[in-house]
Amino acid sequence: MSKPLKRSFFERSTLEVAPELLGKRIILRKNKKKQRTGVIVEVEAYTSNDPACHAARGKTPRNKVMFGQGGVTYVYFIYGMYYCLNFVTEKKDIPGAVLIRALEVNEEDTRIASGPGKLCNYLNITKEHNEIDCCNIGSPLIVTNNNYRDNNFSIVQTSRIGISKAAHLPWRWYIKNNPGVSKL
DNA sequence: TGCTGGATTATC
DNA sequence: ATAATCCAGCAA
Repeated sequence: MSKPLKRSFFERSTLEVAPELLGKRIILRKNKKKQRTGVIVEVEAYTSNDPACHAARGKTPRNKVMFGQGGVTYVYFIYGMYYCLNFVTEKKDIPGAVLIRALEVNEEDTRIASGPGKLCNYLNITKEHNEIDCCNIGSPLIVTNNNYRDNNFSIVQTSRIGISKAAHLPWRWYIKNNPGVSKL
Protein backbone atom coordinates (compact mmCIF):
# COMPACT_ATOMS: atom_id res chain seq x y z
CA MET A 1 0.00 0.00 0.00
CA SER A 2 1.60 3.25 -1.13
CA LYS A 3 1.70 6.30 1.10
CA PRO A 4 -0.04 9.47 -0.04
CA LEU A 5 1.95 12.69 -0.32
CA LYS A 6 1.59 14.77 2.83
CA ARG A 7 -0.45 17.91 3.16
CA SER A 8 2.79 19.84 3.68
CA PHE A 9 3.75 18.95 0.11
CA PHE A 10 0.63 20.67 -1.26
CA GLU A 11 0.45 23.57 1.16
CA ARG A 12 3.24 25.56 -0.46
CA SER A 13 3.49 28.05 -3.29
CA THR A 14 1.55 26.77 -6.31
CA LEU A 15 4.49 27.58 -8.57
CA GLU A 16 6.75 25.34 -6.45
CA VAL A 17 4.30 22.48 -6.18
CA ALA A 18 3.33 22.28 -9.86
CA PRO A 19 6.68 21.14 -11.35
CA GLU A 20 7.33 18.87 -8.36
CA LEU A 21 4.20 16.88 -9.22
CA LEU A 22 5.88 15.72 -12.43
CA GLY A 23 6.91 12.08 -12.09
CA LYS A 24 4.52 11.46 -9.19
CA ARG A 25 1.90 8.74 -9.47
CA ILE A 26 -1.86 9.18 -9.22
CA ILE A 27 -3.70 6.16 -7.87
CA LEU A 28 -7.48 5.97 -8.16
CA ARG A 29 -9.02 3.12 -6.23
CA LYS A 30 -12.30 1.82 -7.58
CA ASN A 31 -12.74 -0.90 -4.95
CA LYS A 32 -10.51 -3.13 -2.87
CA LYS A 33 -8.98 -4.87 -5.85
CA LYS A 34 -9.34 -2.60 -8.85
CA GLN A 35 -7.41 0.59 -9.31
CA ARG A 36 -6.12 2.75 -12.12
CA THR A 37 -2.90 4.69 -12.08
CA GLY A 38 -0.76 6.95 -14.18
CA VAL A 39 2.38 9.06 -13.83
CA ILE A 40 1.94 12.82 -14.06
CA VAL A 41 3.86 14.14 -17.08
CA GLU A 42 2.26 17.56 -17.64
CA VAL A 43 0.86 20.22 -15.26
CA GLU A 44 -0.24 23.85 -15.12
CA ALA A 45 -0.34 26.27 -12.19
CA TYR A 46 -3.30 28.56 -11.35
CA THR A 47 -2.76 31.05 -8.54
CA SER A 48 -4.59 33.81 -6.69
CA ASN A 49 -4.35 37.12 -8.57
CA ASP A 50 -4.07 35.07 -11.77
CA PRO A 51 -6.76 36.28 -14.21
CA ALA A 52 -6.98 32.80 -15.75
CA CYS A 53 -7.68 31.16 -12.37
CA HIS A 54 -11.30 30.27 -11.58
CA ALA A 55 -10.77 31.80 -8.14
CA ALA A 56 -9.52 35.14 -9.45
CA ARG A 57 -12.83 36.92 -8.77
CA GLY A 58 -13.50 35.54 -5.33
CA LYS A 59 -15.22 32.55 -3.85
CA THR A 60 -18.13 30.91 -5.71
CA PRO A 61 -19.96 27.58 -5.28
CA ARG A 62 -17.75 25.97 -7.91
CA ASN A 63 -14.32 27.22 -6.85
CA LYS A 64 -14.74 27.27 -3.07
CA VAL A 65 -12.61 24.15 -2.65
CA MET A 66 -9.61 26.14 -3.88
CA PHE A 67 -9.92 28.34 -0.79
CA GLY A 68 -9.66 25.34 1.52
CA GLN A 69 -6.70 23.29 2.67
CA GLY A 70 -4.15 21.87 0.25
CA GLY A 71 -4.13 18.30 -1.00
CA VAL A 72 -7.82 18.28 -1.90
CA THR A 73 -9.15 17.68 -5.41
CA TYR A 74 -10.80 20.39 -7.49
CA VAL A 75 -12.74 18.75 -10.34
CA TYR A 76 -14.84 20.86 -12.71
CA PHE A 77 -16.93 20.24 -15.83
CA ILE A 78 -15.96 22.11 -19.00
CA TYR A 79 -17.17 22.52 -22.58
CA GLY A 80 -20.27 20.48 -21.84
CA MET A 81 -18.42 17.17 -22.00
CA TYR A 82 -15.13 17.00 -20.13
CA TYR A 83 -13.89 17.03 -16.57
CA CYS A 84 -10.57 18.48 -15.42
CA LEU A 85 -8.63 17.32 -12.35
CA ASN A 86 -6.70 19.70 -10.11
CA PHE A 87 -4.98 19.44 -6.74
CA VAL A 88 -5.50 22.37 -4.40
CA THR A 89 -2.34 24.12 -3.20
CA GLU A 90 -1.48 26.74 -0.58
CA LYS A 91 -2.82 26.97 2.94
CA LYS A 92 -6.45 27.55 3.83
CA ASP A 93 -7.93 30.82 2.54
CA ILE A 94 -5.29 31.22 -0.18
CA PRO A 95 -6.69 29.91 -3.49
CA GLY A 96 -4.51 27.98 -5.89
CA ALA A 97 -4.44 24.71 -7.78
CA VAL A 98 -2.43 22.58 -10.17
CA LEU A 99 -4.21 21.29 -13.28
CA ILE A 100 -3.14 17.77 -14.21
CA ARG A 101 -2.86 17.82 -18.01
CA ALA A 102 -1.42 14.43 -18.96
CA LEU A 103 -0.44 11.03 -17.61
CA GLU A 104 1.92 8.35 -18.79
CA VAL A 105 -0.03 5.10 -18.55
CA ASN A 106 0.74 1.44 -18.99
CA GLU A 107 -1.53 0.91 -21.98
CA GLU A 108 -1.07 0.06 -25.62
CA ASP A 109 -2.34 3.51 -26.59
CA THR A 110 0.28 5.71 -24.94
CA ARG A 111 -1.82 8.81 -25.64
CA ILE A 112 -5.04 7.64 -24.02
CA ALA A 113 -4.49 10.07 -21.10
CA SER A 114 -2.70 12.82 -23.05
CA GLY A 115 -4.91 15.76 -22.09
CA PRO A 116 -6.86 17.04 -19.06
CA GLY A 117 -10.21 15.78 -20.38
CA LYS A 118 -8.76 12.53 -21.67
CA LEU A 119 -7.10 11.59 -18.40
CA CYS A 120 -10.35 12.11 -16.49
CA ASN A 121 -12.09 9.81 -18.94
CA TYR A 122 -9.31 7.27 -18.51
CA LEU A 123 -9.52 7.39 -14.69
CA ASN A 124 -13.33 7.72 -14.74
CA ILE A 125 -13.14 10.96 -12.80
CA THR A 126 -16.40 12.93 -12.56
CA LYS A 127 -17.89 15.61 -10.33
CA GLU A 128 -18.19 12.89 -7.68
CA HIS A 129 -14.43 13.18 -7.30
CA ASN A 130 -14.51 16.87 -6.41
CA GLU A 131 -13.32 17.82 -2.92
CA ILE A 132 -11.60 14.52 -2.09
CA ASP A 133 -8.86 14.84 0.53
CA CYS A 134 -5.92 12.99 -1.03
CA CYS A 135 -3.74 13.09 2.09
CA ASN A 136 -5.59 10.40 4.02
CA ILE A 137 -4.51 6.79 3.90
CA GLY A 138 -7.47 4.99 2.45
CA SER A 139 -8.55 7.89 0.27
CA PRO A 140 -10.00 6.75 -3.06
CA LEU A 141 -7.59 9.10 -4.81
CA ILE A 142 -3.98 9.63 -3.77
CA VAL A 143 -0.69 10.92 -5.18
CA THR A 144 2.49 9.03 -4.32
CA ASN A 145 6.22 9.30 -4.75
CA ASN A 146 7.74 6.71 -7.00
CA ASN A 147 11.05 6.05 -8.67
CA TYR A 148 9.90 7.21 -12.07
CA ARG A 149 12.95 6.92 -14.34
CA ASP A 150 15.00 7.21 -11.15
CA ASN A 151 13.73 10.79 -11.12
CA ASN A 152 16.17 11.65 -13.89
CA PHE A 153 14.12 13.53 -16.45
CA SER A 154 14.25 16.96 -18.04
CA ILE A 155 11.48 19.46 -17.39
CA VAL A 156 10.29 21.94 -19.98
CA GLN A 157 8.60 25.15 -18.80
CA THR A 158 6.36 27.07 -21.19
CA SER A 159 3.05 28.95 -21.45
CA ARG A 160 -0.35 27.51 -20.58
CA ILE A 161 -2.79 26.05 -23.10
CA GLY A 162 -6.39 26.92 -23.91
CA ILE A 163 -6.72 30.15 -21.93
CA SER A 164 -7.35 33.68 -23.15
CA LYS A 165 -6.36 35.61 -20.03
CA ALA A 166 -2.75 35.83 -18.82
CA ALA A 167 -1.75 33.58 -21.69
CA HIS A 168 1.85 34.76 -21.57
CA LEU A 169 2.63 33.42 -18.10
CA PRO A 170 5.02 30.43 -18.32
CA TRP A 171 3.15 28.27 -15.85
CA ARG A 172 3.02 24.98 -17.74
CA TRP A 173 5.59 22.26 -17.13
CA TYR A 174 6.02 18.89 -18.79
CA ILE A 175 8.49 16.04 -18.99
CA LYS A 176 10.68 16.45 -22.04
CA ASN A 177 10.20 13.93 -24.85
CA ASN A 178 7.43 12.09 -23.03
CA PRO A 179 4.94 10.60 -25.50
CA GLY A 180 2.01 11.23 -23.17
CA VAL A 181 2.31 15.04 -23.15
CA SER A 182 -0.77 16.70 -24.66
CA LYS A 183 0.92 19.12 -27.05
CA LEU A 184 4.43 20.25 -27.86
C1' DT B 1 -34.29 34.59 -16.55
C1' DG B 2 -31.25 34.95 -20.38
C1' DC B 3 -26.71 35.21 -22.39
C1' DT B 4 -21.76 34.27 -23.10
C1' DG B 5 -17.58 32.00 -22.98
C1' DG B 6 -15.02 28.29 -21.46
C1' DA B 7 -8.02 25.37 -17.80
C1' DT B 8 -11.19 20.40 -24.45
C1' DT B 9 -11.24 17.11 -28.03
C1' DA B 10 -12.16 14.69 -32.39
C1' DT B 11 -12.90 15.39 -36.84
C1' DC B 12 -13.39 18.01 -41.24
C1' DA C 1 -11.07 25.49 -38.69
C1' DT C 2 -15.14 24.00 -36.31
C1' DA C 3 -18.86 21.26 -34.05
C1' DA C 4 -20.21 19.00 -29.94
C1' DT C 5 -22.71 20.13 -25.61
C1' DC C 6 -23.83 22.19 -20.88
C1' DC C 7 -23.34 25.03 -17.18
C1' DA C 8 -21.09 28.80 -14.09
C1' DG C 9 -21.05 33.43 -13.54
C1' DC C 10 -22.88 37.72 -14.34
C1' DA C 11 -26.17 41.16 -15.90
C1' DA C 12 -30.69 42.89 -15.49
